[in-house]
Amino acid sequence: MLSAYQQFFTGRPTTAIARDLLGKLVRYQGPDGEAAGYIVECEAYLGENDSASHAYNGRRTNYSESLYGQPGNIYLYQIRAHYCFDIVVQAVNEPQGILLRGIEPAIGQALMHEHRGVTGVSLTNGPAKLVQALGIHSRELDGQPLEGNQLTVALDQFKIPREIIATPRVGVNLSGKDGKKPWRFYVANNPYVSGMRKREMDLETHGWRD
DNA sequence: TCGCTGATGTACT
DNA sequence: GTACATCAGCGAA
Repeated sequence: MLSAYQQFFTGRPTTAIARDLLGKLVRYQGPDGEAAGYIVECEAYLGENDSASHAYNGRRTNYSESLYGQPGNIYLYQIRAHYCFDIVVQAVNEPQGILLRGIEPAIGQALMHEHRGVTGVSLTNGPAKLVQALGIHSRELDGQPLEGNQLTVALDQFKIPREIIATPRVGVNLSGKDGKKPWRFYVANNPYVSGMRKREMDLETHGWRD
């Protein structure tokens, strides 16, 4: 039986869940304090039929095993020298996920600064950057549920995006079958979206509805 | 076992 | 624009 929390992450298309996640608060209670930020950018990965997914064609290894778990679980994986953070969606054995690519710092900015050693938007405007900013340095939380965890998404703490933009995903092979599918979603004009141009940033509202 | 490849980020030119 | 840090998985051998 799924909890109400888990039901948020299943029962509708992954792209719809991804859009709905924009504006939600991600929180991490680390050993040296709490860091949190609002989701401003994410990408949907649609499982076995998605040529950019880690589970394409039913590929299933120890490495990507968490993707096959319960909706609302954490999928934390390593790519080159960095870690990325996915949220597992859809039913068990339905390996779909949503990659968090950008958050807007809300709590513990000083701590994030400490973790990253930089200031400004590059604190959290990329998938590996936000993981590092939160203070996560291992796959320890991989496969665990978000609900009640030290790393969680607070569905009841959120901002509302004024406008949501859909584009092709970043860093995936464009010539692949699904390389050009518009499955990346972000909050229009938010400075913490990766690759956001300076002139398009709205420094007053950050793209949130008031 | 070897060599290649990334859902990346930084530091350069 | 280009180089590179650095590591699990995978296919070839």
